[in-house]
Amino acid sequence: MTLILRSMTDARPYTRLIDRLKASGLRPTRQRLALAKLLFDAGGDGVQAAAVRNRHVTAEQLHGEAMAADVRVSLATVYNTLHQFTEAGLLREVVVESGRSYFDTNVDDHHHFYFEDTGRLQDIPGDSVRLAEIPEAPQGAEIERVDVIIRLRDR
Amino acid sequence: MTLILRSMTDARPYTRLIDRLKASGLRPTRQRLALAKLLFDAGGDGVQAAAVRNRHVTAEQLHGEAMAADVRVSLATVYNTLHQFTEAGLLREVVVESGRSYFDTNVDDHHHFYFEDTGRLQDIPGDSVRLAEIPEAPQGAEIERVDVIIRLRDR
DNA sequence: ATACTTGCAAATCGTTTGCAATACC
DNA sequence: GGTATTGCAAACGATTTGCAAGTAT
Repeated sequence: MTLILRSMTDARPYTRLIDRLKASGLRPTRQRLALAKLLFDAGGDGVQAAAVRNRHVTAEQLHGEAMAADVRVSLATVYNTLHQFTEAGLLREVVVESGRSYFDTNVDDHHHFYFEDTGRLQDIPGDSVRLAEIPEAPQGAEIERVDVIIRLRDR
Repeated sequence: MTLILRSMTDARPYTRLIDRLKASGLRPTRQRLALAKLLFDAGGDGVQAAAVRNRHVTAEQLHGEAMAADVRVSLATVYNTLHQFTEAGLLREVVVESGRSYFDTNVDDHHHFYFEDTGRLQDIPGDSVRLAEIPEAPQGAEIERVDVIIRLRDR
């Protein structure tokens, strides 16, 4: 399991998040900050396992976490915020199941395991999936992204 | 463009479909037969381009086609039928967009182009996508299927 | 002060379900 | 005849929207 170290000795713990939002052209409102903290700072203690940092959340889940953390946010705002973050490149939307959207805090090039039995999503580590060959994009189109989803079931 | 030839000189044009449904343990009802015809026999003149035979339909679309062909089927039945066909291995469900399901008449191993601008789905011919490396399935799980979706946007 | 954000409740979309009527074997 | 299948309309879950009230710069 890979560990990722981050220096979190900043005296003002929100400064980083505020700057990040501002850099994306989003006003650092109370709600956006709280959601950003839940998404990007989970654990919050400076040393975090990749499994914790790479989150795959649905709007409902994140809303639930906010409630649990006593952050008042409406579900509509959670939806709006997730989409704004996605547009800003802070999140990546992953579609594996019709009727539910997952948002991935890992925006690097990578692919996913999907556990059909539980509905859980998991990053495939590093570049252990590699395409040997990618076809030409059809006339007039260009490739925006390649999604690989490995669907799993319990053995 | 590959052409696929089929002998369609059968005097009873529905015999093949009826047998196919029976073989799947599905009663060949009027509705199922009509939908099977629309799905698997589009064109119906014996020589069909692959592009016509490999269909990607939503329930709404298929329902619309049925209406246009003066086949009385309720939308609920279209949904049920699509799922039954999928369970029987006659169709394959493809998820590219949260909130809309596509059903693919091509059940062979293959992958997809997805035109984000139009919402259209297209088979990637043959095996021009190939994975160089597939990771181990995590403990206790086995790989059921690998989906590759190449997302395209207009250039 | 002004433009951007939020929350609420209602609206929407695709899909599923309960159940009485109907069709297949 | 008995069971599987259908249609309808209502129910559903996730997501979006309109708009008045609140908040950041």
